[in-house]
Parts: sequence; C-alpha cells; structure tokens
Amino acid sequence: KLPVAERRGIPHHLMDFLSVRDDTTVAAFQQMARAAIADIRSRGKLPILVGGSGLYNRAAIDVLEFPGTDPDIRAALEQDLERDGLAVLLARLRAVDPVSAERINDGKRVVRALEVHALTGRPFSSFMPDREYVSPTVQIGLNGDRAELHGRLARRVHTMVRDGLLNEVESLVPQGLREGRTAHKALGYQQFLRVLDGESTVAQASEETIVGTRQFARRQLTWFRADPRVNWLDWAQPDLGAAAAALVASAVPA
RNA sequence: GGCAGAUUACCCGAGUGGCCAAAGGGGGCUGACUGUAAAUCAGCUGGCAACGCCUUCACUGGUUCGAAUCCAGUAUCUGCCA
Repeated sequence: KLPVAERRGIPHHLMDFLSVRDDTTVAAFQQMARAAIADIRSRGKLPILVGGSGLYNRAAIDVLEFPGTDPDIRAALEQDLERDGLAVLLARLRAVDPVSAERINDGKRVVRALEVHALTGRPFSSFMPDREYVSPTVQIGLNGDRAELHGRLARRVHTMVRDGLLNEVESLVPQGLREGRTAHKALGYQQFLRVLDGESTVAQASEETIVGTRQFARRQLTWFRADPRVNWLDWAQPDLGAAAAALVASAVPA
C-alpha cells in the first residue's frame, strides 16, 4: 500500500476497510468497486483502478455475472471431493455440464461448477458471457526486463521484512488473522505465520516470500497478456508518465 | 602424513553393468482462470535440421558386445586417526 503521506491528498478507495478476519469474494468486491466508481464519476472525477488481481479487475470493469453461492452445498461438495477425488467429481460434472467438465481440471473449480448447477439448475458454462466493457476503460500494463523484475521483487520483500513484517503479522494474529479464509494466505502473511509457529525462520520465510512473489508476478503477466485490450508500457522508458497520460487522453472525451 | 567416504543436469537428490538424457523435489519458463484469486490448477525444462541424431553423471585412462554404474590414477570436499 502506498503510505498515506505519499498519496498527495488523492482519496484511495477500498483500502483498510476489512479486518483480517473477514473473508472477501469477487462478487462482493464487484459491488463495492462499482459503487466506488459510480461515486467518483458522480463527482465528475476520473476513477483509476490500480492493482494486479486479474479476476478482480475484470469483475469491476467487465460484464461478469456471478451466480450465487451456498455454504452448505459447497461444504458437501468439498467433502465429496476429498472422499472421491477429482476424477469422480469431473464425471459428475460431465453429466450435467459437459462444456465445463472439458475445461476444468482443478478441484476448486469443479466444486464451484457443481455448486452453481445445484443452485441454479443451469450449467456453469451458461454464465460465461462474451467479454464486454461495463464502460469505456483504458488498461495499462507495466512490464520490463525479467531479471530486473526479480531483483526488484527481492528488494521489495527485504524492505518489508526490515520494516517489521514479522511484528505486523504477530499483531494481526489476535485480530483474527488465522481465522479468516483469505488474509492469512496472502503472500508474506502465509510465510511469516510459520515463523511465529517456530516452523520457519525469518531468512527462510523471506526467501519463500520472494519466490512466491516472483511466481505471482508471472501469473499476473500470463493473465493480462491474454487480454488484447491491455496497453503495455516498459517501466524503464523515460517518458512513462507522459505515455500513460497520452493513452488515457486518447480515450477520454475532452 | 595414514585410513574411510563423497563428487549426478540451474539447485537438492535417486540411480551401483543394458529397460538412462538419467526417478523425485525445488527453481525457472509457458499456459489456464467467473463467489477462497497475493489463491488454485496444468504442461515444458541437456542440445538439435528432433518419431531420429548429438553431448552429459568431477577429470584421465582401462575392463566389457555394452559403463553414471566395475578397475586404476588425478583433482576437490568430508569424517576418523596423527
């Protein structure tokens, strides 16, 4: 997170409004993000989304409809998965939704697809619309030399550790960090929680966080590279700010 | 100085005569992704003009139809004795 002091008075939305105990879902984020965007627009301002979560990003700006969820159905399916294995669940899915069964090879996704079918009576695949903007959006992706990226990520983690990541994690435990379903799996939290448990060391957790961050960065690249709407800029180019501003200006009516 | 052991692909680590370009893991690369997404999952990973060919298992030489695997010497590392 950008420190408040460096935000130059620009309001940042949807930050520091959840506790580590709370779970988040894309569907909830979608509502909150769109509400924030509408609010900013209503004041005649330009909303800027910053972040690297592909699905969350699309949920905010694309036509994405999330069929509901049911904790009981899901819990039952998760039990089935554990007991019967992926192949059996995939076979069950194939019977009701061959399209999804063909695409999915992942335990969590079969569970979700079966859940949606049980809940709505419709195949999960029928909820997949074409990609479409909710409103005109300029997407800008930053990329650069891979070796330098790796160096930067390592330095970033070392800085976080130096600035007290372990203490932060420790202070969040009493606030329910271990109870939530989402926050405790975040990069850094996940690894440093194990230090508190005596199962890891600061050095080891740092290294694992660096590796995890590197792998995450690669997945971000994979996600956004698949979206032809993304305009890629090299972070090293000298006129970076101007180039980004030009992209925005070309799409925003004067 | 003496004795014992180790040396495998980017890293760790199996493999002790043919089924070995060499298990497995890590890392890396590529991809997937619609209510856990900083999550979850899949494929590839010696080289190449690639259903085959070439170069690898510290180095040199030897045994054998055939060696990462056996023998000898050399180098480096480790343990015990001094």
